[in-house]
Amino acid sequence: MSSYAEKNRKTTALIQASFLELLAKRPFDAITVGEIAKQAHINRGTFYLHFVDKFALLEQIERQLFEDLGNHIDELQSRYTSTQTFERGQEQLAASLFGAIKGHAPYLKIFLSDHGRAGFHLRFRAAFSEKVRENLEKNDGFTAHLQVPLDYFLAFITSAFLGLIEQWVQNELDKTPEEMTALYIDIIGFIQRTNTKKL
Amino acid sequence: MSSYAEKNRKTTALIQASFLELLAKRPFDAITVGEIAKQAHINRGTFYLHFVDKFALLEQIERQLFEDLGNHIDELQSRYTSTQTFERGQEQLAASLFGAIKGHAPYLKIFLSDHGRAGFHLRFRAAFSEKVRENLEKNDGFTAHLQVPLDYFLAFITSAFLGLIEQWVQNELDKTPEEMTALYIDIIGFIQRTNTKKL
DNA sequence: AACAAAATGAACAGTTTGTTCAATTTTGGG
DNA sequence: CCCAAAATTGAACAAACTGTTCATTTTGTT
Repeated sequence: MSSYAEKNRKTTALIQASFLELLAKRPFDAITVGEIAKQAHINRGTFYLHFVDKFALLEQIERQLFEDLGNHIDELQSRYTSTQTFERGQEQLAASLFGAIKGHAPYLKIFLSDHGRAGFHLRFRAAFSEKVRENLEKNDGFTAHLQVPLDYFLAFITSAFLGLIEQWVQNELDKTPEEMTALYIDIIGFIQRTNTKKL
Repeated sequence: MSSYAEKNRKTTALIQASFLELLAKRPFDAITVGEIAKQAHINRGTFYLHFVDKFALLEQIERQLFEDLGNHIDELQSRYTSTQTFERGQEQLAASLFGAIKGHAPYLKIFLSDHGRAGFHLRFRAAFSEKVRENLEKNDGFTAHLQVPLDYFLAFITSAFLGLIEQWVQNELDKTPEEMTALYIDIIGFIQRTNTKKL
């Protein structure tokens, strides 16, 4: 049964792992196919049997990451009833996301840093925006009450969220996902509580 | 007077401009020194008389951008009295920043895209965070009232801001700086107004 | 004219790239 | 065990890009 396909999967996984080891130490631009092959103890030609490029390699890892995170979030989201307030939805999404992030932190730490590929944070944010948009649309009245263009609102909120994730990952996951969720809620609360009479 | 130095400045500027023209069309990784030289109608060797690398070239442009933006913001900020509410300070900073951004939009559009260099948005955010931190510290009581770690709060607010800028630039500056400031205020207001009873 | 700085053109060795191909090893089926 | 298919190896290849060097030419200054 598990045969040639198995071997292929293993080699592909080995290449990915070796690549990530290098990526932790040096920027993507500076890594050569030869180095990856050396790190994986395989022939350079073998690399090309599995990937077109080092770019294709990175893209595949990125795709897997987004898929995993998306599935994780979808699964957790589906556990809750669909009609909720904006905040409750945000809180659930936050908890789901911080939990999912934790498992993929090593990858994210690299991809969000200057060792990754340009524009990663845009692609990440685009994928994330979709999740938030779906979440917001569960609450019918929400978009109606919103007097701001949705694209700008999504850019604002997803970027803010991503900013927290970036800081968290940079801080070596110094907090639990629950603490991060609480922190997120606290910041929202702080902004809400802030004195607005001079505005 | 203006002599050899003048010529040097001109060639350097020519290289920068040619580089940016290319950068608008193709990603940084894919651009070669030879192409830059061709675009600038200079000898490839001449490039190396002005820059060590294509990386050094990009870094110099980045530095100039941060410097320009920083100066612009500082200047505008200094026009206002220093003791203000958080929101008023934020609004002023917003207005200053959106105005400054507008002038540098072509560069930002490239650098924030996947044609730029990995990690640009982190470097941009770090520079921006400094400005926001300075601004916040004008308001003594602010950090005292903040029950959230400052690094996380800054990550949140500067990322959110940068998200708006990204969207704005991607939307080809479809709004005036004043409209963007209003939009920013609106989003903050919307979050403040949002129903919190379920939280 | 004489001098200095800047730019040129050409050549250079060194890397990396992506491809090809014959030889070898691994794996599964009969 | 033996054969065939698939995966891997090693080596070679041309092509492109890099960064440097150097003699020559152009440009600007005095």
